[in-house]
Amino acid sequence: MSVTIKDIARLAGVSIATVSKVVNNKDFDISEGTRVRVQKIIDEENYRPNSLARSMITKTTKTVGLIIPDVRNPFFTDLARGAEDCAKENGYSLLFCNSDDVLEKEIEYINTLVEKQVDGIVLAGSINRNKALEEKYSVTVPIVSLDRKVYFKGIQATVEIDNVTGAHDAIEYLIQSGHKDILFLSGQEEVDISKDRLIGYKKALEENHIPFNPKCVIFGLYKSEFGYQYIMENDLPKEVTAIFCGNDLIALGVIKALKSKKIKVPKDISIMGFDDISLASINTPELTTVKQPSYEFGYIAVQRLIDIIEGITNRKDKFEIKTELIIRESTAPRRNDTKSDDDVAE
Amino acid sequence: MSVTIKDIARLAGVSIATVSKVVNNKDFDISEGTRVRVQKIIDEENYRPNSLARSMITKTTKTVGLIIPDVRNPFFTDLARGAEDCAKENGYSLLFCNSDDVLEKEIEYINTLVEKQVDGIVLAGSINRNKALEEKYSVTVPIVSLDRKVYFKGIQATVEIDNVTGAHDAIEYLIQSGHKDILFLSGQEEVDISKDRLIGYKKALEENHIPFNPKCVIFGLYKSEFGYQYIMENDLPKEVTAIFCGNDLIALGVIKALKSKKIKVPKDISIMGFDDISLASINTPELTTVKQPSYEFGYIAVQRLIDIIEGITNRKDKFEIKTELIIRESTAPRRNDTKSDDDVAE
DNA sequence: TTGTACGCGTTATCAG
DNA sequence: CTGATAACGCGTACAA
Repeated sequence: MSVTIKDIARLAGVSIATVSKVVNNKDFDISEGTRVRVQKIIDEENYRPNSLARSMITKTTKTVGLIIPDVRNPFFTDLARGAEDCAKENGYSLLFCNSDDVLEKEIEYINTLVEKQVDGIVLAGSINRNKALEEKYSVTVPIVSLDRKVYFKGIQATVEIDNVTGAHDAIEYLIQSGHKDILFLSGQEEVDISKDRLIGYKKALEENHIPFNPKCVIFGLYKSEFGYQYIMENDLPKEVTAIFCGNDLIALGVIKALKSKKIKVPKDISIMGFDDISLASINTPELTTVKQPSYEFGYIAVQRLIDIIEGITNRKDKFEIKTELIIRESTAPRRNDTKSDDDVAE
Repeated sequence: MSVTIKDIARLAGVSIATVSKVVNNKDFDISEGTRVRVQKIIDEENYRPNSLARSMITKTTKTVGLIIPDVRNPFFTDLARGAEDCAKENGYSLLFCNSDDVLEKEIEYINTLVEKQVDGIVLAGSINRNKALEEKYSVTVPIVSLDRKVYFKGIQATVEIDNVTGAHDAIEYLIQSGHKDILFLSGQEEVDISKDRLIGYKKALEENHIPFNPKCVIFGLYKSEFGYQYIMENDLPKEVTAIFCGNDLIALGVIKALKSKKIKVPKDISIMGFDDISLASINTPELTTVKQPSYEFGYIAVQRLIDIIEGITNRKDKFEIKTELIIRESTAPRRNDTKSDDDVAE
């Protein structure tokens, strides 16, 4: 239906080769006169080259795939935006996929993306991996994986956030504020980020000669409901004066529950999050947290991918992004006395 | 590089036509024996058809474009997820574009999408339209526009949220709760949704014989910063007992500012939002709001688009989605006395 | 400076 | 039941 290069050639009275050249700015070959004439017809006819046909020749689609568990997770929404921005700036388009953290969906998407001839894939892998299964898939396009190891065969690179240091810095800060008994309300135990953050947690304790108490680590889900329910259903040990939450959503749930239990934040207990989602600063009290530069994360991942696609390989294979401690209102120095009831005013 | 239909044909000792048939399940033509043999080779070689080549023939890419202002706006993140889910369920892929509410970017994206031969586009148009400019573009693929009129030439349909009724219901509820002086903190005046919500606001007032006071309508931005700053920088008229906010983000900002001014919500003043973003229920107090089914919005828009693409046109051209009043904690009946200071306990 | 002709990987038609 | 072959729209050596 739509107008093709052939139509333009006919209308301009030239060959398709000539049209092709002016379309692609290979017009060092073409006389000014015909160039202008052809261009005019192109504009008049509102001609747009069919990129499918072009891709068949050039073997590149200028399209990359993005697979994430769920955009609705605030961490991934920023990441997705960063990824899209970088893609656009480099002239690429982004195919958008949500895996819901299930490996089968992820593989399904990878297949589709490969069939659609994407030039590469940015993959925030789903939680449960299956090494044996994955290794059977040799993906023919470059993959940049985020935060999680994946086992597909093929060219790969990884971009990671330094969760160990992030958690370490958070705990170190709490310790410096006088806290010793710090509850760690984590997400799923199996996830790499949970493991790394636990390592950072232990490390900071150890450096400060505070014994590690396994009972102070609780695994749950990276959702506000988990934080809320845990607090509602459990009595906190007397000695706990701070809670380090696996992410901001958990922290927000915790704060909500504490409010309903009339426990003051940060007066009675300090709360830290992880992520720095946009609501961390809207909440009352504003959340002290470890900022993950999720926008940059997505941006850099796509940049790495495009570098690989375009053959710029002079970068290391593993790229690490630093977190940043954001101190706001939900944390405070530990009070010298034990929690008391003598001070209920706001 | 990768294995093609030709390779499979050679390996299986059949023609490419035969391979094509078993790939596409047109195998009513093929003997069971060869079908199995060919399938075996396909599996062994991990063959994936090149969908570019296929699309050139079939004139369909099974890909649609989604253009939204910004995924980071919670309303659009849910919408995007709904869109993707519907696309996937129908065997389509989604090309993901953020226009930042600027028309030029939007047009750029449309051009790219058309070049990539998408089968259709779901477009949440940017704020400032330019009828003359748009009408010069005849988009050759179907467009389903969301919430906002667009003027591109071509096959079109619209999916809208009934903002008039949504706002009306909200104000009606406040009035029934005894409020009469209701401040409306809206977003940008030029936007269709702002206009529609204002209509609903006026309508509810009128129905209840409450005179409309133009000073009670303030236009700003659909961001929490607007709500926060407005409250911080302005003294509310004594008589105002409720604020209807243009969206939840504004409402969250308002509540934050009120807290810092020691004004209690909902005791001293009732606050309503619009959208029902996930944080509305995490916030303290939980936000009373008008739920926009944004996930469904995206889902239905893509469904409509695919219906058009696949020639199922037996649906009306304009599709309207209803909102839902969600009553939580940030609103309360108006107290009979004027605001007093005799009651500062929690 | 411009045009011819081939090929990219597939589907669809039609002959065998 | 199976296989040649044209066609899809374009880019590019190579010929003119």
